[in-house]
Amino acid sequence: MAKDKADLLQGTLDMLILKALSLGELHGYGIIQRIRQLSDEMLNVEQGSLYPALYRIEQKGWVSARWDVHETGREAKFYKLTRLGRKQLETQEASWDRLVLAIAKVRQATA
Amino acid sequence: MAKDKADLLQGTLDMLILKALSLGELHGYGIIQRIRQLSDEMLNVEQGSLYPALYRIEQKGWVSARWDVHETGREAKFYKLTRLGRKQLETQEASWDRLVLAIAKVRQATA
DNA sequence: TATGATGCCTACCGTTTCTAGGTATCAATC
DNA sequence: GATTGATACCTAGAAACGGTAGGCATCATA
Repeated sequence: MAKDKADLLQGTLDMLILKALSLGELHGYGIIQRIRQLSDEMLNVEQGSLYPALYRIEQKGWVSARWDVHETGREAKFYKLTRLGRKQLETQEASWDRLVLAIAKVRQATA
Repeated sequence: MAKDKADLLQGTLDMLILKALSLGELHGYGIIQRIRQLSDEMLNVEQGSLYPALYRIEQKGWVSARWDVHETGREAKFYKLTRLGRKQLETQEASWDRLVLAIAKVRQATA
């Protein structure tokens, strides 16, 4: 990974994918681009991380997939957030907020 | 883990340990207590996570360890942040801030 | 005496992300 | 026409890390 791009922490990728899909149906490659763009190029999801993650997430019923042709005429696999996925996104966002808060508390402490 | 305690994300434990030690020398068991206390009981580090982490961190030169007897008369292994460790803490805090910011950006997006 | 807190440790498991490869199509460039 | 880079999918394997579950010892308290 380029040195100006941050590595993700384990557990954050699912949330990012679900969030990207909450903005609208999208194919895999597009998810990577959307996350990169929304984060001002700070987050770069590798393909080798994304596709297995999408598989996992689909197995859990958080997204549904279908092959389709998009406007450019190319085929791609489009993913859509399910109702369960939307719920899961909320849960993961709440956990994330909780963790960020807890860590902030620890960091507030002064010697 | 109790259900009201959050699991850590991988990569955050080192930072928490270093932060705990930045407040003063401490033994392993005490690090767990300090992190729990500072986080208002939100973070609970398991012993099975801590001791291997301390070993890793010591190998990297971020902390130094020595056996000593503390005021209660019990022996314990005391860890102290090294200069390198203090530097590392800053680096990890910066990475953390960066990640939190990047994820916040993604989450700001509205459909 | 028995239990719970303190204090250390290890072995193994599960999860997740990354690296590194592979394949194919298409546009642009040489 | 050939090559390159972007788009688009995928897999295998490695590495890292935190958790679970166990073990052991000491000490205070019930």
